[in-house]
Amino acid sequence: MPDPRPPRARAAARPTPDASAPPGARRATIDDVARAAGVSKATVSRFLNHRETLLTPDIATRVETAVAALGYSPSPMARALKRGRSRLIGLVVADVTNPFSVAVLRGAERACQQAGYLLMLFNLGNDSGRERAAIEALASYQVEGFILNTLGRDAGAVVDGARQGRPVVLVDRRHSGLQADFVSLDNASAVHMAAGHLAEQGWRDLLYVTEPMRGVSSRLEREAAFRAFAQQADGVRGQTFESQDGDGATDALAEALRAWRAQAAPRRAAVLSSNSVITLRLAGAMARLGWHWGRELGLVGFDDTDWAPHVGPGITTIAQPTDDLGRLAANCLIERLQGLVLPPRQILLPGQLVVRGSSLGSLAPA
Amino acid sequence: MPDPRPPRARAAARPTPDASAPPGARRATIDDVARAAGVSKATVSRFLNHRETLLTPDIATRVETAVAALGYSPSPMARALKRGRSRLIGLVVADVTNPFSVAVLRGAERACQQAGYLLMLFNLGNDSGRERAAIEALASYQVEGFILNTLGRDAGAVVDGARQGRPVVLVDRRHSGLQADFVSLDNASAVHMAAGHLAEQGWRDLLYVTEPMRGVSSRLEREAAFRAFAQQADGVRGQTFESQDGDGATDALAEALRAWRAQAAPRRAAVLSSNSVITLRLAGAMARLGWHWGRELGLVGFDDTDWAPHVGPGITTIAQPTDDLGRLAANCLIERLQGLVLPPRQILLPGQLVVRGSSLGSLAPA
DNA sequence: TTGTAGGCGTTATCAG
DNA sequence: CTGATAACGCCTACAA
Repeated sequence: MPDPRPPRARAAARPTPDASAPPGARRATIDDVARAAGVSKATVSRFLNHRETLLTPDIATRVETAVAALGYSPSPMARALKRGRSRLIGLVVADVTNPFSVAVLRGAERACQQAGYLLMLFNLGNDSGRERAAIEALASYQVEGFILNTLGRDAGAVVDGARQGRPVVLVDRRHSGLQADFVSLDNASAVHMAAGHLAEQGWRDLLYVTEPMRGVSSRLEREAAFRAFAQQADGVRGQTFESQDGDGATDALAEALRAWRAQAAPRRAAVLSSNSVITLRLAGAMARLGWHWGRELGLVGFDDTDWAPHVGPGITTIAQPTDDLGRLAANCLIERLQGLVLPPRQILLPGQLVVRGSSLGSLAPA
Repeated sequence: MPDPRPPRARAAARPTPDASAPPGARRATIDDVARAAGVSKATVSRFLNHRETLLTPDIATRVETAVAALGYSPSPMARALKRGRSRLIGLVVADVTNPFSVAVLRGAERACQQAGYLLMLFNLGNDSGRERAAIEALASYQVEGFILNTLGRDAGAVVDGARQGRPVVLVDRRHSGLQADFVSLDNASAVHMAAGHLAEQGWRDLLYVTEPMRGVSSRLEREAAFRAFAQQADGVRGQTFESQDGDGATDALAEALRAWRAQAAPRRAAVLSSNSVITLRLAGAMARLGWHWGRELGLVGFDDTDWAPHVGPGITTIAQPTDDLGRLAANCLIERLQGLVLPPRQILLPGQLVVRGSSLGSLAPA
């Protein structure tokens, strides 16, 4: 059978759907394609979705041509409506302002894009009251799953109820009552690493400074690990300070530091900061006191921000593998979406100690 | 600014849809509500959308009850399919890693949420080749409009073609050939303010350090304003250095600084940094040279990041009203969506000079 | 004031 | 292998 080349102009020739179309130009629909190809909608649909179904070569080419000529691409909305799946993933973030969240977001976003998913973003702005609203809003858009970096105290019920059978993966903050994959830094090891480093460098009195715990799992875990370390370590004393948010925060913190160092003297005192927000606050307090990192006080801080090398003598940090966290979270979710059924996984990634001046004992003449 | 809030669809009665529903539980549809209330779908729809239409009190209550009882809320997907509008706004960002982008994102996100819109995020990761893909992906989800912080050189065609009649607002980066609202810092004034401040403080030789321009409007504008300033100012010399991205970036920059200062001597030399990314790179270069801000070199940098106070003697910055930029961009867009028809607006917001140690002449013993 | 019916763009089922 | 046809959940003429 000779190939009856259709008399139509070559299709693939025109990659640009229509850059000069009048603004109102309607997107091509499957109907248009069907008409153009002289076949039925069903055929076009099959051509698009079930490539394995063998179509008559002739028909296949005709459809292909028409699709190309019209610059057709199927409407995800209509698809979602029909299939109940949307190629959308909902990402709820506690606070886009937090560099950690952003870094995770970045990793997740890339992984999603690669897998053909788009991200719908909902930022809580640290107002955990909006958590339920966020999930519902996202759910109503038929997101296929959630990546959550936002669990407050009793958010489990919220999630459990609202997710309506959609897979969830938790990042950084877990919830014991919730069946879900969980991706996070290995907080216990990280704290041990950080505190161990401080002790090794000769700092004897350690203060762990954290944001108010408020039942946030990562905060609790880090703090607990810190206490555990202090108890087990020889000749090291440890204590925790919760730095309340708000206006007087820096002053209160400065006062706490002064007191802590006074009671420690003549032993050398250092601080372990729970995240970059606190590290910044600590920097403010130090300035107020006229103290210098590595001299009057040692410091290791969670989160290896890009400015860490440039503050004081350089801040020693625990770098979180943020990109991987985001990527793994997204991939976990996508696997579930593809039907993987397994008991909830826990993925704990190691942190990395980046040593800089702020924790170096040699600099410190008590 | 008029309150763009849409009429609420949800009846407030029952905040908890059903936290204990079996995971597979189907979302209630308008049909379920109609059945439960013993009315037709049309009536329910009217109750939801056209509150002004008078319904018989009896019927209204029945519908309301049913809605509440079932925890019903309409499916935005179905709505979008029917109405062609989706309550979605597409946000394309050049680089989520850039704090400026994030800050804008934050402002925009809040404004959108308040107006009942959700944000679909697409991050280019500085790969401007994906711009077209981004816009098309977003468009296929029927986003009602775009907020773009990403225009490369000839992106105008892309946008113009792909947006298909959907309103666009540009943030920070404009494109002359494109009819669209534009929200940005007033770059010219900001540069004048910054450079003026340096001159005033006795710095005589000014180096403007910028990322490669690559046709990005904001970069071009700032650089042009800087040159204009240098020409017009008495006894001030100015020059521009484009810092290429990549591995050797910091070294190359350090070398440039050294050369610049050498040719300037004994006049006092200062640097104007085009954004926080460059400022960080400058900090790296300074460290390599063993120089100190405010002593060997003066500095004013664009973007008032939260770490600026803590680097060296504190970095003098031009603070951009990022939150407002994001908010205004979103509101601009939303106004258009509500039918406002006007020629493209330009909203230029003033920056604010935040003086810290890095630019203070008094510290500098040449 | 309310109900009926048709369609938005797809996919899936069932005949042919 | 292909083509009608019926949903998916919602909105809106039009009719009652």
